[in-house]
Parts: sequence; structure tokens; C-alpha cells
Amino acid sequence: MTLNQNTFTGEYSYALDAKGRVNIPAKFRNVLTADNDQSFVITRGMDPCVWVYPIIVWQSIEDELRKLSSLSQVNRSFVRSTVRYASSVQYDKQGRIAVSSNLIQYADLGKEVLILGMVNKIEIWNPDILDSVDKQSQKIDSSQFDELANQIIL
Amino acid sequence: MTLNQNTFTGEYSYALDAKGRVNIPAKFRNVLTADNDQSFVITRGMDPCVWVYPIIVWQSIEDELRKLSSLSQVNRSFVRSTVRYASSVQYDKQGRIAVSSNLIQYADLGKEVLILGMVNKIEIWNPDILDSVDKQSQKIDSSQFDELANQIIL
DNA sequence: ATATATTGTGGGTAGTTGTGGGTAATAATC
DNA sequence: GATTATTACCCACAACTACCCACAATATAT
Repeated sequence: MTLNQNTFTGEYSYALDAKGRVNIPAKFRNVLTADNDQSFVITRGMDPCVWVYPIIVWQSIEDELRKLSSLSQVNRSFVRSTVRYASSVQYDKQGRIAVSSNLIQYADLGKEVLILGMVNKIEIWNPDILDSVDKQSQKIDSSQFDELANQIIL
Repeated sequence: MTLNQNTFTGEYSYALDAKGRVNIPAKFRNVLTADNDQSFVITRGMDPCVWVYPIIVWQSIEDELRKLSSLSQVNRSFVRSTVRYASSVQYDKQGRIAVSSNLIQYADLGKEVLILGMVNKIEIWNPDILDSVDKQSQKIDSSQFDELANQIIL
């Protein structure tokens, strides 16, 4: 398969078990480069969902944060809010990662979860919440998409 | 796991015991390089919290301080306030460090504390104070905050 | 169509981690 | 020098996590 490395697309339905574990879809694991050491960084998403980055991708974020001096108040609160809920996880022999109860609560995850590929990261959603967020964002008026047109070619 | 060395992320709830000891989260201890000799430098944070640096990281800060000319009044008082409350601690067999009563007072720590990874250092907070500081700073600098987010968050 | 490999899900077990308390060594005070 | 306070070091235990195995469902190959 010649898909881009560390790049994820598609939607998958999976189970979050009693121990707080979810499977990472095999298709996602197979495009993970070896230097990730089968590991991700899992954190709060900007939407009410969980974000999962390949560790290599996350490290580039960390490197940027490291450059910010803690003398500045804004810098401090930005670093804090960015890394506060982030932690690294390695998937087990069965391909599952553990989701902390903190994140399960934040994204209001139940037994059934939706896993979305989002190009450079993965999102884990409660299906109902994704639905309502989706409907809401359809109301966003098309002028905002016009703005995006300047930045990306589809 | 291939996380960056001497780099900390995530939020953890821990207990400060009657003897003034707190556990350093295992995840943090495990990314500490051996040359730190299981030791940190603990000092006052710029926010009302306690800062905990790996000794190796702290040494590089000292190197920077050394470069600041003492001709400037601002420099002098900055160096003074930075170094004044700093002291080194080694964690015990159970992974705990002792927090001096001076610092406990400064950060107003009770039995329950929050430990935050802040990339190159660790913060120890009273949860209530973190809450209010967090809310306040989000009001004040939201525009600068967004700017940083646009540059750094992937 | 059948056999083989891969993938998703559940659960058990051994080791690790967090927390409290105890005892000995050291320092401080009278 | 004796007494008290403080600190460093050790042990115990409950809770949790990482790791392993089992098995059913799905996909792939023969």
C-alpha cells in the first residue's frame, strides 16, 4: 500500500472496553513509521473529542513549545493549556491504547466510539456528540469556506 | 517508549503528605536522564506554584544567568529572584521529593495537589488556585493566545 | 470452498506505582 | 551532655497498569 506515512483517513467504529482501552485501526497502525515506536500522544481535542498524534508529529509541537520563554505570562499559559492533558501511550500486542479516565470524561465516551482519520492525527468521538457538532457546523456560512479557499486547494 | 528525554507533559493528581512529600509521577521519572542522578531543583514559580527542574536543565539556566551583565539593575534583581529560592532535592526510594515549608506556603499547597508537565519543567499547584489563574489568563490574552496556537498547533 | 493469517474484544496475572507510617541518623536547642 | 526536633531511609500494602493469553470474527490466500 502506498499511502502517505503517518497520515490517516476514514471513519471506524470501535469498542472502548471496561479498562478504557480502544483499538487503533489496523490501517492506521500500518502507516505509522517505525520511529514512532508504536506510540502516540493522546490529548484533549479542540472539539469535545480526543486527539491522538503519532509521537513523531507531537515532538515537533513540543520543540516549538520549548522555544517559548517562561518569562512571558502568555507563553506560560499557552504551554500549560497545550500540554496539560497530553500523555504518551504505546499500543499493546493487540493494537490497543489506554485512554485515561480524564479524557474519557472530557469527550464523554461510552462503549461505542468513532475513530476518525484527520490527516496528521486521529480523533476519537462519542458518535452522538459528533453528530450534533456536525449539524451545528453545517450552519457555518459558506463565506468562511471561501476564506479557506485561499489557503488550500481541494 | 521514545518520548523526549527530560520532557514532561500531562496533569496528575497527587497527595502532599504530612511530612511535605509529593510523588513525582512515574512517567516523569522514567524520562529523566541518568545524569540527573534522580535529582531536581525546586523553586518558586513565576505563577503561584512550585517549579521543579531536572538538575541538568537547571544548570543550563544558570549558564544563561551567568551571561547577564550585573551592570543592569533589572538583571541583578532578576538573577536574585530566580536563584534565591532554588534548592536541589533527590527523590527517595518511593519516588517522592520533599517540598520545603517555605514553598508550600508560597504556593498555598494543601493535601491534594496537581502536578503538571510543562515541557522542560514540572509545576506543582493547589488545584483551586490553578483554576482561577487559568480562567483569568484566558480572559486577558486570548488574542495573543490564538496567534501562538496558529503557529504551533498542528 | 477451505485453509491460513490477521484483526478486534474480553479477561487474568504479575509487576509497578502511590501512600502511609516507622525507625535510625543527624542536627538543633537547652 | 541530654533532650528534642528534623531529616533521611526503610518497610508494608492497596490500587493500578502493563503484559500476556484466549477466542471469535473478518479478511486473505490457496
